[in-house]
Amino acid sequence: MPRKTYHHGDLKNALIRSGAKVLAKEGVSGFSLRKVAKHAGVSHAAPYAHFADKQALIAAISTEGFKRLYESMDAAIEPFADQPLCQLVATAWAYVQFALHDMDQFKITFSGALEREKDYPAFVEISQQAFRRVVTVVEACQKADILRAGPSDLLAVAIWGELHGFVSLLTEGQISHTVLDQYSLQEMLIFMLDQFTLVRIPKNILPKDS
Amino acid sequence: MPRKTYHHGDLKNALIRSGAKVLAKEGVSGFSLRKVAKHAGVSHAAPYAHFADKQALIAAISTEGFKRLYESMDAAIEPFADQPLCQLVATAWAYVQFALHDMDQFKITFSGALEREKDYPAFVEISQQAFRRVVTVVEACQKADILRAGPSDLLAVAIWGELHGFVSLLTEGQISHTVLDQYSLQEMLIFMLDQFTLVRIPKNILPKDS
DNA sequence: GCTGAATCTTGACAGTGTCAAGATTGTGGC
DNA sequence: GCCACAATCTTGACACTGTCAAGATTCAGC
Repeated sequence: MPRKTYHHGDLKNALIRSGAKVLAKEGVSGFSLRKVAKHAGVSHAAPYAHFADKQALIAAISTEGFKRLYESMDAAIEPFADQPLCQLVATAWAYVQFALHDMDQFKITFSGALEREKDYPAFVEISQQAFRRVVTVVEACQKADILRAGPSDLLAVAIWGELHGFVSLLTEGQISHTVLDQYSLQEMLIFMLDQFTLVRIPKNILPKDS
Repeated sequence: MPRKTYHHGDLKNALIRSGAKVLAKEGVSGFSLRKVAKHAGVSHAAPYAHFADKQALIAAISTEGFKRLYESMDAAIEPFADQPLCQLVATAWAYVQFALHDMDQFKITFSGALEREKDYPAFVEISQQAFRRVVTVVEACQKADILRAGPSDLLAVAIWGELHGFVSLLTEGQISHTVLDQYSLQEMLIFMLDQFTLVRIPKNILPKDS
């Protein structure tokens, strides 16, 4: 179905959306600008009015994903001022929820599809912002004797990396059935976080359903 | 320089080596079968005698990387029979050393360049073998009350993920100078592992130099 | 309503993955 | 030693890709 107007109107964002779909369906190796352009209903060179090259579009898609992740982490923390442990658990829960519910976007964002990240300031900015958010929570927990003293950035990346490994195992179906039958997602997550905390995390700190 | 013989003799392994070099130099997006073939001194379609397609060559390169990682982890564990804590630290140290010294291969192996991993049994086999090796060490530590009780595969992926995040931070130069000036690599690693262990890890458990 | 800028299309080019056909060489059986 | 067959490698072709240049169309400010 050809467009009515010569100008698209919102092609930039349409390309980001179409690009995310193509990337999710075809994978990084099957991803092409021409497919994205066709999916958005424009000619094959139209994207060059909005993106310098293919990597720039991938950067925009990844940046969008990181922004959504940051916002959901931020929203999860917000209700728990002065409750560092709740903040920690809520942040982790938001991360896991994002990975499981927005799985395509999550995979794209962390797939390594974006190369030379440093060339894309918006991506660097939002990724550092998200990381700093975790560092802040970690430092609050350290002050409250919930996490051990020590370099907060190391501790933050430890927790982040742990969660990332966890959701990778989950989404690839690599967790043994004996574990899956015995524990809920919430219980597994609390087990993961409980490794770090100096106090034991209450089992009912998370809502039963997602 | 053209070869003397029509047959190469060991083209398959030569392509794996050339491929790793091209992948390290050009990145995933700049990686092409034709460049690899040229680098190995053969015609552009010669690789198809040894690999079904581009992904199959990438799979072979990634598999080779995982094999090297597994072997160095295995060699690190070997001297410490019945010393679970030493095994844990040595495994982690081997992982970090591999990431820092064999950086190109490490990046390729974990870059996500290989898609649909499940289609490549050799890769699945060696990656699971490496993971099971960590699980074994974790279970030994649990028996010795060095790590908490609980699902050993979750604990293994927690530690693996933590280490992965750690080396990512290291190789991207994202660790603050205040931390870098204050702690050695060994001390940072022990800090990371110390989060998980029920006993404090002796500072001198690792050799001073790499 | 005129003009320059923004947006989009068309056409072209070198590079790409992949396959088919053919050339060259190794290998097992006699 | 020789023959047939399989393995290996080259050449040539095809559709598809990223990217750029030139032109068409529309928008925005005066």
